[in-house]
Amino acid sequence: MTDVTDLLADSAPVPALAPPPAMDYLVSLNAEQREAVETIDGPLLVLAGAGTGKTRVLTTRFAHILLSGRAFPGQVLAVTFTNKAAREMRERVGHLLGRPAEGLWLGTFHALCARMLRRHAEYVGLTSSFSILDTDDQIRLLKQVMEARRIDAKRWPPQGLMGVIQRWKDRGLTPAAITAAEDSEFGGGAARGAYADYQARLVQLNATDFGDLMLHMTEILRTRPDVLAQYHRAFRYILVDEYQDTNTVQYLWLRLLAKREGGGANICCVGDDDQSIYSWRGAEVENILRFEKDFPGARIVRLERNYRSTAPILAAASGLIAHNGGRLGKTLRPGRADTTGERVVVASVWDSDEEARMVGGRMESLHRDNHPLSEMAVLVRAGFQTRAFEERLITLGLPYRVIGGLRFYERAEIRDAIAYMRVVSQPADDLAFERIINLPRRGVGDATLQALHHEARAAQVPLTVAVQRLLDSGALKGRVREQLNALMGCFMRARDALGRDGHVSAVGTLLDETGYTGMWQSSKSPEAPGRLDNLKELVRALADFESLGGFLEHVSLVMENEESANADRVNLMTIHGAKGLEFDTVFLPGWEEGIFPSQRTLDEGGNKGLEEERRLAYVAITRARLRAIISHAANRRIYANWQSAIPSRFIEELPDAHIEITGSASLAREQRMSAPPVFGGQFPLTAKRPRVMEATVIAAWEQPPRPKRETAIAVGARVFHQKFGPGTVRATDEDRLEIEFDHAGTKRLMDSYVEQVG
DNA sequence: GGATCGCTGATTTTT
DNA sequence: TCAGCGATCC
Repeated sequence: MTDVTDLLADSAPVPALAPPPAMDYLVSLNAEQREAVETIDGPLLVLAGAGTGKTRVLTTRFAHILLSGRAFPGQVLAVTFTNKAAREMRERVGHLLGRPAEGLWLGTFHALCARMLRRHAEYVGLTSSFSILDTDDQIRLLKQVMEARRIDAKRWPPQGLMGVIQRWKDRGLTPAAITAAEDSEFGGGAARGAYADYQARLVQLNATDFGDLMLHMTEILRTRPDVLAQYHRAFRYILVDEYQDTNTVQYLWLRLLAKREGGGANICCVGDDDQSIYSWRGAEVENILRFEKDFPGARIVRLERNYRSTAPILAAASGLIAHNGGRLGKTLRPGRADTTGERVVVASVWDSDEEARMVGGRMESLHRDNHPLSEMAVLVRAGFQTRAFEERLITLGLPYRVIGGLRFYERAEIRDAIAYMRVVSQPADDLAFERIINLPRRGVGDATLQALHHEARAAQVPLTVAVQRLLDSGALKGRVREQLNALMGCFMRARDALGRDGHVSAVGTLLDETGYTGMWQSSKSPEAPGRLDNLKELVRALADFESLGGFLEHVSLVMENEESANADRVNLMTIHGAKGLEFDTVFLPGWEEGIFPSQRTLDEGGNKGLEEERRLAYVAITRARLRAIISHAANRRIYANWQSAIPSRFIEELPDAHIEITGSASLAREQRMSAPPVFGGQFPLTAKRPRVMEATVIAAWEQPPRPKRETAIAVGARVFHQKFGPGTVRATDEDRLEIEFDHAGTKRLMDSYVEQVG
């Protein structure tokens, strides 16, 4: 069990007593953590502040339940929000057990629901092989529904209606449960009907969307006492991570599973109301605030000792979050030995360019002092803000990665390939079939597609069957006939091959025979080789799964980026994306009114919105172990023109004693008070005591204006760009190049983006 | 089927 | 400003 001790040693206080050997894992916990682990019976809420060892408590509790013989692995239901969290929990529980953790009901809400729903699919009109649609498919399906209902897609964007439907699903509302009063918010009363149609179409397609996984399962548990009893018998203990992020339907699902006749709900929820930042996705902080009422006799354990951050960082974060009302109330206390530390820096800069230079400069200097780049992160409010930093880092030659970009499974070629597989595994999947029916080109135009739809509707059959019927009846002619005939043959052979040769070979052959791989092989696009690599990788990944069905389940539910190794790179991401992560040094740019807090949130969400933004700020600061550098620019370019910006109110809310103000911008009091907000919003700005920022400190990172540099690349030179491929330089302007790309048109780029070739 | 034009809108996105 | 779309034309 030596590796267990290693595993727990990361931030544990030294044990006071020698433990009985079997209970090693308890001794490295502090008193509150231990209480949270050992309070086994009855409902328990663990309020775990940032960096207080939440995951540790959850995994140790899980292991403790098993090791103390209270339950077998299959009798514990453990729920997380992310696949990453689920994986981490599985690994750590395995370590504590000293063997791989198998047969666990451990996973994300959606993965667990999918697993259950495959067993009971018939209760909602599906078969166990139902498809799980991605966002793309959802929108396409909804567009079809709207068209049929003659809802003007221009006036009522499908995305908007999708949002309405999803919020309904988040709240556990089936179409039948939507009242007329509830309906009026979209499309003048058309939403309810569209929702009903959309659900009906999903059943026809033998498909669900993400929301359905929760909604259907909750519906089944609510209406089928026999099914519910089955799970009551199965699960003795329920563990829930990130409880503050649960939405209503997730809450209902949990409550159904946890509450049984004779009481004794062994549910343990871990969360932090101060880190609730997903209300816009349907999360209800009220769930955690209401816990004691929902589960009478519940115990509450607070974890407040923070082992992650220095004292000034904790003080700054605590001071900020104290401005929120209606909290359950926790105070982070430093648990680290090194309780002194650098104060949180608030840097005032002139404009966004200077901000990027400041951040880049500090990164370079830290890097020179042997701080790994991977321990530095820039956390922004919105995705587009990373661009300025990317450009600066490219200029400086510092490697970086943007977390949360396009994911592997979201790439077009991967989705296409998956669509082929879906048709094989589930012939009723019209959306998948429509996606690839003319990819590569098979001469299927609008007219053919219309005819197919017509036939499908008339005969009440899926599109693939409609194709076969039109082939048989001779309604399809010429090239289209030939091509579709061949395509149907490919699908049939693939289904045969599945059992005979295995899914890896079957899919490989399918992609080749249908001409999909060939389409990219003959493509002259500079992106084609990369896409072919991705396809190869996809087929290779198939081998990790026992069946095609298992693989498809994985790609639907585990949409994530396999990050390229652990190279030493600076991290750029949104604050939302940083939740649960930590770094030595954290840069927090753009703390300006209108940007952070976001004007739109204030306009739409009022004080609740503001409080959520403040929680976001709290999450941002508490990501830092050693250093946090907050910055705001006095001038920022919004779309076309420059506008002056005033510092975020969150800066004023940081406790003076723990911050250090620095920067080149002399933000006079007058300017601060009179400057208009960046975005013209209606939410009143706070008229609090402004923090005077007349710091005259010229920091070391302030540089003279960058000398204009002439590019070394001449007009006429051949160059290569990562994304645009080969091209010829047509003109130069200092370090800018105008390049005519062979396949991507003419672009203006900085010379550092391209490589000279030939 | 592909190129071109013009309009629009522009946070966050665990699954 | 600029990307991403839908409509329109060849």
